Amino acid sequence: MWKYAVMAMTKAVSIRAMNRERINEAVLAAARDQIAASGANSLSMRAIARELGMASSAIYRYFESRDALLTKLIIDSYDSLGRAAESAEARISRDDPGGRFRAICHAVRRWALANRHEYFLIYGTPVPGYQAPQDTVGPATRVADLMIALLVESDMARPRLSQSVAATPATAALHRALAPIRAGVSNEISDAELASGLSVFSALFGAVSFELSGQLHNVIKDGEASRRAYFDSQIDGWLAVLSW
Amino acid sequence: MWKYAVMAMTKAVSIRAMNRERINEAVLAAARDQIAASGANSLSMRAIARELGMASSAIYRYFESRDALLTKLIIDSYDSLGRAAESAEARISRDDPGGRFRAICHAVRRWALANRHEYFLIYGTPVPGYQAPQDTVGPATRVADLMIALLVESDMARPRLSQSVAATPATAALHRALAPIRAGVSNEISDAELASGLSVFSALFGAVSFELSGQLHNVIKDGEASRRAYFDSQIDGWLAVLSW
DNA sequence: TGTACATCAGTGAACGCGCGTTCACTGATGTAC
DNA sequence: TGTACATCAGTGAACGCGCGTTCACTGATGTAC
Repeated sequence: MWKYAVMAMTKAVSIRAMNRERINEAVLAAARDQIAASGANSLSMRAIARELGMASSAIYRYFESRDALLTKLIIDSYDSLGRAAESAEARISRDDPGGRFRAICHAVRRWALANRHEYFLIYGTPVPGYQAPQDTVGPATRVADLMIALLVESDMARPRLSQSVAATPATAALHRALAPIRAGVSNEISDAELASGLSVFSALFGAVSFELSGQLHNVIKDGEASRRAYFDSQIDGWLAVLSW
Repeated sequence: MWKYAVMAMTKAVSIRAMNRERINEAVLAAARDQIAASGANSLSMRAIARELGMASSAIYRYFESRDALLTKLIIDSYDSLGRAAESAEARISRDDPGGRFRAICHAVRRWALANRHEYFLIYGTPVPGYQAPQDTVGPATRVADLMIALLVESDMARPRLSQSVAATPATAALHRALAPIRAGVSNEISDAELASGLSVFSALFGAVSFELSGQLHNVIKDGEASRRAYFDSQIDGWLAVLSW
């Protein structure tokens, strides 16, 4: 009985499996193209099928429904952003937390500029009626996890600065509010530090969203040079808040 | 010839004009209800007509197109948010800039929570293909104008703090980047102050967007008490950046 | 004040379009023995 | 190795829906004289 070995071999080369894989990718690629061209809410199963030259019903062999496809795309976008941030951060010397933070910020911005619609897919207006399933939470927190690791690590490496925001005593209400995230974060980090870390995190996405949605029009000069200079000055501010 | 007087009088009571006004309001109200229920991109002319018991074509006597209606709704939303912020700010003693800033922040958050979908209409994912016309820029800057006024006013009232972010010298690139907004802001405000004011401004909207789009799930405890405590701690951070 | 005409709000049918999803089906690939 | 059966990818027609916008029209309101 070399049953298992044969099964495994067969599967590994199976024409069906290979085609399936290839076409699955093609569906996703077409979907991403569509999102890049006109945003997530005009994503259409029929348009994807048209693009691939298939019957519109064929897509349903690959994704159970439009929502299932959307979920996969959301997960992929979070992963793509997470990967970009991680690899940018990894390139910086471990003992330069400020530099690592900068790298993350720039990676997020760069990725967002290069993938506007994917960015809005994950950080834009929630799609009404769409409830993100559990599978999205892991990929969704990759950037946050990076930041938290950085916060913890650099906190342990340096003496507490007494005049920094981090040392401000937190209210009991804030302490309670932080309970959920606290579950995954070392107690070395004070409530105030954790809260301001989070706040900086949301400020980063606020800044990127502002730029991408045109709120800087007539405010900051158009063009990458100016936009980047302003973004850099924002990073300086965040670094100061974190007292790195 | 009392022609003009008569025309004016007639117009003032004109049944047609009154009806027109009433129905115009009804169309807008129905549109806002629809947005509140399911967001801006499912706003439909036909659904509004249905709601009002009119023929679907009748709406076109009031708004030239869906885009025109959307524009009006966007303007109204900006105005509604602006009014909320202004009146909250006006209630605080003039010589308490920190309090005035707090009031603005809370007003923005309160308005956004009470009008989620309207908030996303103006600060959410840009509608692809929709180009905001010139009429939206005035209302769009009401909150920003308040903040800038506050920045200018409180800057003039106090000595420059040397160790604050505000005193960090700005790069030439940042100076150039700020040119557009500079046109409307006193030179008393340094580049660094202006940039960090702006940054705080976008952080405010980042924080509100994060809360509204559920990014705080499993991070900050659900419920107004906790959410508000966290928001308050964020305001503290922003105030520190502005050194108020 | 009364009459003739102009303006305007609202109707209902139609155009032309796109969508998600289901279903019975064919023909190719894979599996068991 | 060859045969019988099971699985699966893809088809094309159909269901039932909703949308924005146009158009010729009717009847009410407003205006000029």
